[in-house]
Amino acid sequence: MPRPRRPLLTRDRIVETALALIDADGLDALSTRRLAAALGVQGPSLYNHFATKDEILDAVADTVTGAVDTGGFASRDWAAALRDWAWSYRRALTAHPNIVPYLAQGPGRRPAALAMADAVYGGLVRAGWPPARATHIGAALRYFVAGSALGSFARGFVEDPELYAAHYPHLRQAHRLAEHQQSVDEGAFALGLDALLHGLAAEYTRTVDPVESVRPNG
Amino acid sequence: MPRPRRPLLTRDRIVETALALIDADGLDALSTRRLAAALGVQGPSLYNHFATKDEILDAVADTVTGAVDTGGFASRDWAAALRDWAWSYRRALTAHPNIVPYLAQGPGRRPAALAMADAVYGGLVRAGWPPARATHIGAALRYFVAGSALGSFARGFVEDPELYAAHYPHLRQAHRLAEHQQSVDEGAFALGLDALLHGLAAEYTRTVDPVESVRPNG
DNA sequence: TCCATAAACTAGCGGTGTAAGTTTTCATTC
DNA sequence: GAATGAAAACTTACACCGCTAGTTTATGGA
Repeated sequence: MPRPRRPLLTRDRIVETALALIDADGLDALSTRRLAAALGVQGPSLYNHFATKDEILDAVADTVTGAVDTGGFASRDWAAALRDWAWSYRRALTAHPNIVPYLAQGPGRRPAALAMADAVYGGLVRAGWPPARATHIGAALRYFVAGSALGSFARGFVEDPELYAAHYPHLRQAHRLAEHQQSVDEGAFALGLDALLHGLAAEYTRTVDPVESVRPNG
Repeated sequence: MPRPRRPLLTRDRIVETALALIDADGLDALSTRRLAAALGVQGPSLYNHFATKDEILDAVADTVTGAVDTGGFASRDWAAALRDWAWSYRRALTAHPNIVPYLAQGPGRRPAALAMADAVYGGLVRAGWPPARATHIGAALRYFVAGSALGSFARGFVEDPELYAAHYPHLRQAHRLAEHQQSVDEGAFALGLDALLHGLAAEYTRTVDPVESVRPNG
């Protein structure tokens, strides 16, 4: 097949299909040939639109990051904004857990990831946090969210009662964790996030603004 | 070469060499042929000692997890034990960051990982936390530690001032983060862990033991 | 109208995990 | 002590991988 009258591929279509394949079969199962086949095309044709496979993954990762809402930092106090952001971030990642290990390497040069970092850091500094502290807080929350989306805690335990019974006395019920995967993972996230924010609020009153416990935006 | 008089390979030697290669060149760079070459052997010989490559990675991952100290749960109050464990866990993972994405999938059937989960969960329940809460706390801390070790926050930002100057006003200094990688990442971890523990301690007094703020072990 | 570019193709390189079958040595059992 | 089966190396081979190079043809702009 020579050059077609209307292009078969666009960057958007490639990214969209790649994300669908990653969601369905995992990051390792995405090969350029499989992706191309899903697009009705031969493998190397992708290289007319992206220089490397990593560039495709970057675009996929940034699409996922683009769904994160940082609007709270413009309208709410820093603690509420952090909470909204963390939940939105978590929702965006858990919607596509298989791409998380790639995405968690850092923002790199991806626009949506950089815009997110910019909004979070800017919001915290504007609220009065010292720059170094703002960096730490953004990092700590990214650690927590990325870790929570990286892999289900609950599904990390095998559904095999005998495995636990013999040698791990406290884990006798662990084989049942998978049944309640969502509530375990979300409950752990909710608990951890609340604890984190509670601790940060205490730090804020101690070091930033001893008078108001939470300062309105700005 | 037929069967040698003394075996060239042992499981331990394979795991040790695999970990060294992963540390040096990354998880993706570990192939069975490269690993075998480093051991002075042909690729398929590894399959006399491990059924699959994943089995090798499991063994490597469990070696890393084995370095985590959960001794605090036997001797200290739950909050101090959690803190010790989290730092030890982080040290173990950051010593071999390239294996973290694999390891963070969950304990699976790996003995050291299961023993760790058992110790943490058991310690929390013994301290009075309701079982569901103990699960959440263990998960939340694993999220945080794994996220922090998954990839350096600081090194996630490219060292290219021009990238930030144009579009990300608050990230003007981000290109300098890599210089201070360790202090940024450790500072973020310390801040986040303290905040988490602070929040958990508040929850403990509120729901578990309104009298003593921290109960001695048992 | 001409022509550089774009977008598909085919062929192929060196690498991957691992299955299959071979050879020789070791350890055990009669 | 001989026989035997398992163990541990090997070679060969398969299907797949990311990607490069070169080819073909349609498109869009000068």
